[in-house]
Amino acid sequence: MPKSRAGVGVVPSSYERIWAVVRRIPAGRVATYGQVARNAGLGGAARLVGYALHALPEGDRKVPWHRVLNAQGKISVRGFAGAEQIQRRLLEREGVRFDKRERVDLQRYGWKKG
DNA sequence: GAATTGACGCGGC
DNA sequence: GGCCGCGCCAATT
Repeated sequence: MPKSRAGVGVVPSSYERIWAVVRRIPAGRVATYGQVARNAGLGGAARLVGYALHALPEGDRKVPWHRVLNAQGKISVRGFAGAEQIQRRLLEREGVRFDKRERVDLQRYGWKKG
């Protein structure tokens, strides 16, 4: 099947691929944009991940976007500051702890294949 | 079709 | 440890 992407109605975009990776993130764990980008096969296109997540539908309950942080283990989210609070709360609810600087220990909560 | 932007990452200072 | 510049791919204007 060469370029026969006509299978399912196409591939709307690489977004779904990114979302698929984010969906694989287990609860209580967080992944960085770069990691998601790599797992999605986008290489170092970390920006795409953020762009794709921002394009998520409002009823995205299948995509734990709140488990995606930047390489600094911090919440980025632009546009809606309230999202930071929501994201942090969701993560804390899963057992992820934040330090005073609102940062997560990626070495401990970082998403690992195993 | 070109230029700009966008929830970033990494190396260097 | 923080700030600066360059690079990445895709979507939008």
